[in-house]
Amino acid sequence: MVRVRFAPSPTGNLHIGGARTALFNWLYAKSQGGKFILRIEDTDTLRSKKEYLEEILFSLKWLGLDWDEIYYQSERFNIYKEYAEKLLSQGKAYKADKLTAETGEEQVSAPGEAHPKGEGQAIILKVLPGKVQIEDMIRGGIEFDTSVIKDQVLIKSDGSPTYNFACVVDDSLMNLTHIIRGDDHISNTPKQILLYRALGLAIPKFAHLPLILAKEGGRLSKRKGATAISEYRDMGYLAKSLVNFLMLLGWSPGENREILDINEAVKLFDIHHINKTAAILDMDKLSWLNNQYLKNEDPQKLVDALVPELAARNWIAKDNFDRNYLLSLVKLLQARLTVLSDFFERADFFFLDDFPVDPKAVEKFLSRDLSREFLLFSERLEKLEKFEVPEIEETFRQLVAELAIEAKALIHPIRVALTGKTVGPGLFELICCLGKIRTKKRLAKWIKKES
RNA sequence: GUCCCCAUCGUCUAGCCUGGUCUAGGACAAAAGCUUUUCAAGCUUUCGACACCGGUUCAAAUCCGGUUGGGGACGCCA
Repeated sequence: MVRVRFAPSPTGNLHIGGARTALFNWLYAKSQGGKFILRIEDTDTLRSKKEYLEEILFSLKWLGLDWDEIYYQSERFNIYKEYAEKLLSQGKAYKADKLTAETGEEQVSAPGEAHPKGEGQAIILKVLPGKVQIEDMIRGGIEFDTSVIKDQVLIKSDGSPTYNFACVVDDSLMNLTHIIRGDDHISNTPKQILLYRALGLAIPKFAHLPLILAKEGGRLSKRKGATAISEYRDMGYLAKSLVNFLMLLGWSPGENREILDINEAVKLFDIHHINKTAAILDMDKLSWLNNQYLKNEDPQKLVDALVPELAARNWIAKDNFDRNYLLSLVKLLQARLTVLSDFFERADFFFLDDFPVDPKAVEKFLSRDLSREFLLFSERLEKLEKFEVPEIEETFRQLVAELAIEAKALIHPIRVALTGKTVGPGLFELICCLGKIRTKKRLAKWIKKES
């Protein structure tokens, strides 16, 4: 049975690279009918934070990457110690003072000299000369000479295990069959294989994923754009577009497919078809994907997602709002949104009477006096018994025909008067949603009173 | 510096393993057009790549070597 894991360290939020690693592990597990295990690498007690842990778990769930088992390394220190002691007793490892190791000097501490408070001796693996071969599922054979590998610290002087050691002990104890992780771990792999050998443990299969690079080149970092999954969530990207986007980084479902959900991906996923080349994050494509999903998303769900923020802005009352109204707005705008949060600036006039007005738009379309036209249109709208799109449009078309002017000569000014913007949904849909009263009120502002 | 990895349009990629079907396919972006009431969406079209040099072969994007370029790792961090 295939068992894979994602092993984040709670010293930061879940970032793009980690999420993609988790996704590929998850896809591999599901496609093989195996298990996806989560292991929290919280051995660095100083840097590990509970908020990070919570954020990571939340983000994984949000992306739909559920796990079958979860472990915490901080609860397993005694196990690592035990394995290290075993190597010690077999003469494969030795003890050393921190100072000794750092200075590289043989033995300077005088007999009986006390170690720093709370500090014991580290346990270190002897690295013997030789070769290490890796058979990587993605890259093929990789060979290292152990001369480039220093003796490996297993247990630090404070008693905590090092990353590589805890990793090997756990990967083995948790019966992991495949280790799928980022390229940046390639140089850890020979070190870990040495540990498997020393401990006499079975070596799992390895697959090293290509890294995700920043647009400017080099590693993704805070300075080079958003890295945390939470940032994308906050920006209004949907989990499914992020998942879709991430799976396309280094892997292709074939047949020129671009849009597919995680369940389809499970069916098509083949780890051998992951490519070796590092990929650069293309925000434009993410945005395109998000728009694709947004316009096909169930409007009811989008309303649900919008309500908290709308309430926070005081645009609606939290417990008492017109859901159907919101629904009609969502339907009107969803195909025009890159991220869900675009809704707020595009729909502000639907909620506020004192909405922001683009001065350039006014300059361009409302500098001429349109009192007569606005008044006529307003009066005719008033008379409409059925205030629906076809009737509104009919009314409007009739008016411009009578006035012998082009439709757009009036459409644009009216849009600006009603929304404060030059861009937006079709005018008649917009008027319909806005309602008779508000439409008239906003037109009236631009009608000069004859005295 | 040492070691390791990688190399197809600006970007993500298909093809590469199993040479010929590749005058290299798709998507994003860009440009143009259609539609039209602006924007978005949609549809159509255009632009655009096998890093370089050598070798193997009747034949190389595909196999081999080198060069260059990019990336990663060298912690008692993970």
